Amino acid sequence: MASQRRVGAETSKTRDRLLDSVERLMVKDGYAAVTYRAVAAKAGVTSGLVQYYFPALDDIFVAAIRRRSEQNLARLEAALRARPEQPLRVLWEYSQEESTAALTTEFLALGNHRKSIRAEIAEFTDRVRELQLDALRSSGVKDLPGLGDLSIEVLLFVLTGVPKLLRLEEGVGVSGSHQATVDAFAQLLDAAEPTRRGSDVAALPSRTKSKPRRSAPKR
Amino acid sequence: MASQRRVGAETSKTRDRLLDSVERLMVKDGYAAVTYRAVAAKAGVTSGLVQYYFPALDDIFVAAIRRRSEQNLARLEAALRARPEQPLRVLWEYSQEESTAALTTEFLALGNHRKSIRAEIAEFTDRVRELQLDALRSSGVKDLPGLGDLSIEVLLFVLTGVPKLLRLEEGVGVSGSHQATVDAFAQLLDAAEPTRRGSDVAALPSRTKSKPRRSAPKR
DNA sequence: GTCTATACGGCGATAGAC
DNA sequence: GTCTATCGCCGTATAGAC
Repeated sequence: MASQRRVGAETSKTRDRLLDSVERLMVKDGYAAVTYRAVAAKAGVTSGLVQYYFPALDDIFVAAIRRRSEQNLARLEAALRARPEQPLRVLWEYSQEESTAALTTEFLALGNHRKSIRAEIAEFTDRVRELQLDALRSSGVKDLPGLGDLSIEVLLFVLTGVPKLLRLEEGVGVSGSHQATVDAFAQLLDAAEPTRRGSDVAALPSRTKSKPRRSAPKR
Repeated sequence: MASQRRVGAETSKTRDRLLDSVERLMVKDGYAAVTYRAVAAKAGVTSGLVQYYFPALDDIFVAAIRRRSEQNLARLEAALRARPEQPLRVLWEYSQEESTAALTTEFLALGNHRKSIRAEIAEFTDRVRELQLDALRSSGVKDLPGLGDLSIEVLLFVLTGVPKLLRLEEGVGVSGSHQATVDAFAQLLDAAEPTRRGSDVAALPSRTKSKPRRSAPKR
């Protein structure tokens, strides 16, 4: 099935530089722009060398998503450790950043039909979800006041899902109802986990930035 | 820029059959599997003929998303008209079906880097959102009891966003917290818009099907 | 208006030379 | 570790037949 060719070591510095090029290509032009020749050109090597480290294109994507996933997981753990008194806010912000990279959408799309990438995403997502669930449970959070009587599990899904969806839609130019949604969750978070300076911490940093509205526009 | 070649009529039956093949290819193997040669083979014609109707690959995707979007919009309008007393339930179910096709994820991914497809998605999504917003407003719905004090706009975003996210994650094999989330929303909908037979109407029809639980598992 | 035949350069992937 | 040569498939363009 798979060929028996020699493969470059995972510790190689060249390999790491190649993965940097891969990420930049994916963010800028999508995963379809990741070709051996393009990666090679961007990193200043020949395409044969890229194939030495990644025998098939799938190997490039799996390596890229794994590296990025581990970074994300470490970032989440650090944030939870640094602000144990604000788990809800940490999860909200993490979910924004996680999907901001634009890489996430690309990986999602890739995972839709490539088994090897599906497996990576599934494993990482479930691990993150468990970690988040543990954080909420051990922090003693019972619910998000104002969001209703949702269980911790459902609260987590909504709290991390909403920012992901906002990013996904932004990626394709959809912005309807976004500002109202961001404002609403900022208010909920302010009420649940007060900060000195109010809602600005939870505001979306990018496109959705406009003069804040407190509620839906009057049509 | 674009070539001056002649292009087949949009009313052609052949064109429609080609788009059917395109959809089947996208669902089964992803948009990357949509090649002139593959579409032609599936429809039993020559690849030159596919090019006659769709001079560039982008034209295939734009035509496919437009056709599907119009069908979705019509389906939403019909459902809202048929069950004006249950707008929340209609929107929940519609959002499940809309993204079920697996086509949606493919289009999302395509839209991330192709301008022409971005435009199609953005326009259609905003139109659907406005239609849904109008439906909620004119139905007199003020909120979803149990979900808290969200404005209509935010309620809509969550109510339609959650099932979309569930489908997206299913597509890559993630299922953590899904059943609990489905159950929770089923309960909310039951309370807001009672039916004769309870929550089964809102249950996810596919993979997430398992013995129903009323709340999160005890770990 | 429909459809076919053919050609070109770029691609992923393989095998193997330096 | 690195690079070349090669193969078959790809999007696209063109010229022309019914």
